Amino acid sequence: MKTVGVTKIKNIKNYFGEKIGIDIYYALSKFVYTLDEKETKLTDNDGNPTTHLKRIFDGTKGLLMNGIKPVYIFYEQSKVFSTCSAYNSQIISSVEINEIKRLLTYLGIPFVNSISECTILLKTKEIYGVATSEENQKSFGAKILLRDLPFQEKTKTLMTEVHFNEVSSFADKDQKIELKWRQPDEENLIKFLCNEKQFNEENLCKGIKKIKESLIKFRQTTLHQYFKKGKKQQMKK
DNA sequence: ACTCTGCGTCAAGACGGC
DNA sequence: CTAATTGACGCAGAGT
DNA sequence: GCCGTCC
Repeated sequence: MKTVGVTKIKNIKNYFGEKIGIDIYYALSKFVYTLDEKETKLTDNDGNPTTHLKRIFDGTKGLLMNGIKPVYIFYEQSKVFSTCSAYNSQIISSVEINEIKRLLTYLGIPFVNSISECTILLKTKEIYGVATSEENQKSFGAKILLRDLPFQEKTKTLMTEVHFNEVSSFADKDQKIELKWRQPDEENLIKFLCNEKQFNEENLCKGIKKIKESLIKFRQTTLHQYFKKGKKQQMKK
């Protein structure tokens, strides 16, 4: 599909503290299936897939460490999604979806359950933009589409945004949705991921620790205000 | 001067340990 | 009756 | 840096 919006590439540092929406199917199609296709499926002791949990956990951690606050957008995986040809062969079971929601709850990451809620978030400027497919941009009401998200904690400097003039959906009423990012619930995470899904506890705790450190950074930055630094110190090659 | 942005091109999991 | 889509990266031109 | 593991 041809891009009809205006593309801009920005440094990830510019997004520090920014709140963004992420289409859950977009995220899943990006990390989970590419991995599963390689026959390296991750499963628990009963053979149930766990790739989605590991990927969402790692991806969310990566975003937080890069200073970005995600809110995941859930919705019926219907026509909207299936028009996107690259992903339409993938159906995600409701079991997996519910597991992801449970994971996000324990992680303290907010999510919404419909496209219209996403539209409200955008309209009220609660979130800056949305990471989703271009086909979904209009119905989400997103003028800014985000690409190249730093899902990994490593070596990523640029992020792309695509600006559109046109959106087709609206929230009529002046609703407002408040988003909260909480501390991860370590106990439940361990119970869920380690006891039920056989994650390695040591690795999990390391991850949780990094998430907590990221949240502290947010708080400090909020207190002191954030100014862009014109200085760059990552030019070590 | 340096940084930011736009565009064309190419490759395709991420991470950690040895 | 055709791969398609997305992100990484490098480079050149614009902006400050 | 390559190569096996992640669950």
